[in-house]
Amino acid sequence: MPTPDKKTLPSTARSLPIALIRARENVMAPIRHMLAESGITEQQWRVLRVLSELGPMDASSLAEKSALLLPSLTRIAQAMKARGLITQRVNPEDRRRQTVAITDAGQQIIDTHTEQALIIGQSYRERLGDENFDTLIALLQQLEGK
Amino acid sequence: MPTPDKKTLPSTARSLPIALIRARENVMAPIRHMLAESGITEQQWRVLRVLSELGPMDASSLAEKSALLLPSLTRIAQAMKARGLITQRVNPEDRRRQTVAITDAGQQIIDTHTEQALIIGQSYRERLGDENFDTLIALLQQLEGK
DNA sequence: TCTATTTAGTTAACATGTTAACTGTATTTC
DNA sequence: GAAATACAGTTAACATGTTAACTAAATAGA
Repeated sequence: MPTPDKKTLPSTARSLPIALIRARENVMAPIRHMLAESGITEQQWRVLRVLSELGPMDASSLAEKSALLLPSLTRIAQAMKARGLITQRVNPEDRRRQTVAITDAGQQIIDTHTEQALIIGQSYRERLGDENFDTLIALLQQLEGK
Repeated sequence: MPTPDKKTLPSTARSLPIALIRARENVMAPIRHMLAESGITEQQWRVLRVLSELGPMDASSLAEKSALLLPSLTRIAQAMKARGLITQRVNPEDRRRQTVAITDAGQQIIDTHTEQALIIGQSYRERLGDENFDTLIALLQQLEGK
């Protein structure tokens, strides 16, 4: 005889965390596959995209815009600097800060993959339809607040 | 003078991958915080939840249901077995397979956190509203197809 | 049945995620 | 203006993510 008063957790199949994980996996897979030929990771791609779009910025801002934690960015930036994809220079106004910028080699990686990245991005938009796609983005952003 | 024919990537601020990452981060944070006191990770929590809900199963099914890659599950299961949260036994029908089951100690971790997990889950549902919440889950699942 | 192939799971190697401790620099406060 | 505090970034330690190579067991085919 069950205990009707005892609350139970919702089925894992309908769990929001798991749905988010699966969606992320599925969206990222073709991007990772595309980038493999250039030997860069999806995280490095995000860093390049942010720097290319918004210009040089300090490491904390870059981490925030790239959706990376600062310790991860530290390692990623070291690797990218070693490969000549970005530069780092100390900010003379505040020597705790460093300014990170994309190099020509880094921009070239962006240029090389822009066309295919657009196609991949479009495929997801088309799968859901324009309206649903925008709804999805809006709902995801609502999860971010506070 | 800009080159109007050249396509450019969409703004990273509106990028689906980044929105998914941020949403996942935000949804997971309170769950991780809750689990920290028991010393288990969100991945271990998912494994326990799946085993508790669906019963013993082989490792591949468990990985799929828990949204983990098999190599990750191998490591996680080793740690959980060492802590006495799960058991593993070879399937005599097919000795390549192993059956994983939750232990009483594992179930106790579920029971300890069920109430608060429900509250956390509800908070996200309330933030979006029932209808939007269900829409979000449905749209995320649409990203998984094929 | 004997080999080739497939399948379940593990191991390895490297990158990132996550939290905490730590370093150096800038700010605040008394 | 010296000590306490806050801030930007790094390092450390451990767990997971990701791909590829590998092992052992099952199955398919000739």
